[in-house]
Amino acid sequence: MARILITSAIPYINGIKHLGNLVGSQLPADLFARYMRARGHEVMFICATDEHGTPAELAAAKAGKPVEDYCAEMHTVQADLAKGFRLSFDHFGRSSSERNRKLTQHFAGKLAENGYIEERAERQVYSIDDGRFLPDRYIEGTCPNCGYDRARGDQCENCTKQLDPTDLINPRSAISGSTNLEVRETKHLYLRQRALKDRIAAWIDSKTDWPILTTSIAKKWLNDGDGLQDRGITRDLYWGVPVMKGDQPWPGMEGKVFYVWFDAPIEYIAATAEWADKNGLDDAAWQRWWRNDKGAEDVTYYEFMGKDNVPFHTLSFPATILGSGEPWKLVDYLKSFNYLNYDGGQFSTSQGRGVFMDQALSILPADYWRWWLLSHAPESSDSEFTWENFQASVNKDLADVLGNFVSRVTKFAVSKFGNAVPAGGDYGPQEQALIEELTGRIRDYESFMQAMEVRKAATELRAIWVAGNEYLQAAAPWSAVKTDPARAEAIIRLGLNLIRLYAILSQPFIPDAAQAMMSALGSQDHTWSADVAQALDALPAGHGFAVPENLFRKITDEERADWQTRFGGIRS
RNA sequence: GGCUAGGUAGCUCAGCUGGUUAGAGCACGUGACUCAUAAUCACGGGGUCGGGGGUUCGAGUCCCCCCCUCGCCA
Repeated sequence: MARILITSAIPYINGIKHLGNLVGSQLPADLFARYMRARGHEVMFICATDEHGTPAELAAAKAGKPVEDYCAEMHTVQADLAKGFRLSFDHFGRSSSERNRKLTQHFAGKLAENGYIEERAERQVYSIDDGRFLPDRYIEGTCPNCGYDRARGDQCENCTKQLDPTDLINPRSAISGSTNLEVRETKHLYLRQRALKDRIAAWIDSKTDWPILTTSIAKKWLNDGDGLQDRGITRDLYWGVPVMKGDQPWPGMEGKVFYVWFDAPIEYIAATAEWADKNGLDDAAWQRWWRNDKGAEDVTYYEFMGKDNVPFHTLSFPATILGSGEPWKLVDYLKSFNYLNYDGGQFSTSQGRGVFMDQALSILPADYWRWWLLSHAPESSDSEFTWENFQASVNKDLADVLGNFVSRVTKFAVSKFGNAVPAGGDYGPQEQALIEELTGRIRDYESFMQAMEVRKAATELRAIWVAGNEYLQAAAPWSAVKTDPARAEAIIRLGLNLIRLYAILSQPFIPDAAQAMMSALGSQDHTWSADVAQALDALPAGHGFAVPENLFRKITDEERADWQTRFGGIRS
């Protein structure tokens, strides 16, 4: 039994995520976590909400709420949606937790101790009336390029020109509207990534089995232009982890917080500590997952994320860990995803374009989405969601191939032999051939799952379902029952056992349907058996079962057309 | 403009270090079956592998140029 640590990129707090976000990190991470648990491994699967920073402050202000309240509410919303999609986190934490605050300050203290933090003086806009420094996007004014009067200090939304706050004409505070601004000198902390570049580069070079997408992004940042740059890790904000050097004050850093990208990945560790706290466990319980000196040396750590997160996980976060000089776990395998597009364009949170997690669950159960998204995961390149493709795939794969198989077997069994597994006949050559085929296919399926080849695993699983239909078609129990009832009984006994095997194999993809299959068969034995012949004998003759409701209904053309219209435009 | 990844049947995609007639699913056509959610199973049509050069006995697979899509950076 192996010990497997899995983290999904943590979703930002300012709103409900769309299906593109879901398929890029949380969903494939969940698939992997479920599979590894099913194989009997010890799994720790961690996710959280990423709560700090300017966008959260702005979203809270827009909602007219204190940022603490806003984040607490949105965390609950996201946690409920995660449950709705059956994301099986061991803990869904919050980056604003006390644990993360302490741990982030601890890392900063260690980095400073080891000489990897540098203080730099900068000139920045200070709002006298607001009593604070203003981040670039908190300053508004007239764009010097196009004359737009609501340009932000970092960029003009009208002409898209990148700006410096001091470029703006008639600058004002976005918080209060005050024009009583001045440029003051202030100090910020920088993480000296350049000093760690060689160690990071050597570490990346050792990861020869990582996806090309992952390593090419990392190498580009390492080698492009002047190479890896030092990174500012403090901001003049209210909402964040206060800058401290371990548990000591940091002179000159009063009123500042750590940059959200500094504390967010640390939350992976902190969330595991939150998990221990919630379960009444001591520090050793979470440290054995993260500290190589406290039991984590046999842990394999997997990270899942969209490609936009790769630089932070291959460079910044490892720099934090390496620079700390402490034996924290570094990621062993980083699985990254491309983007999912929506019907010819992009999913867009800001424009509300596409299908969002709450909307998705309001029209169909989680399994439909899980199956489509995972079987079309954007692994080798960007992929595209269209309603036509969604309808066709789900109807064919889930309703016709799998659902109908369960239906035809159980209904035939009940009508001919009653509500118990029939006893007659023996397995013969056709059954042997099926067992051989399934053995090979399941072996392939396991390889793909182990390798996180999500689409290929889905393809193989589907082929396993198809094999059942092929077998049934060839064995034709509806004919045998007329001439050789015992033979028909053997076929159906195998068919019923096959449903149970399918439930076990399919559970990582479609957990609700798998549960429904197991319930109908009156089995709760989810053992992932290496021996197919043995697995197909699990339900003995005489074992009671029921005909389940149809596992999957079909999506009609009318529904598809309706959803296409409803979700095609802008989310209000 | 620089860089990454892509451009393979109508659609979504496989094709590892170059090697016999380029594959799968869906869609389409024909047939079989009738247990089942008008489901299933079998067979079949369909591609000058973005374009053009080159290396090679042989290239979708390597090299060069060009075109297009997407993303990152500037």
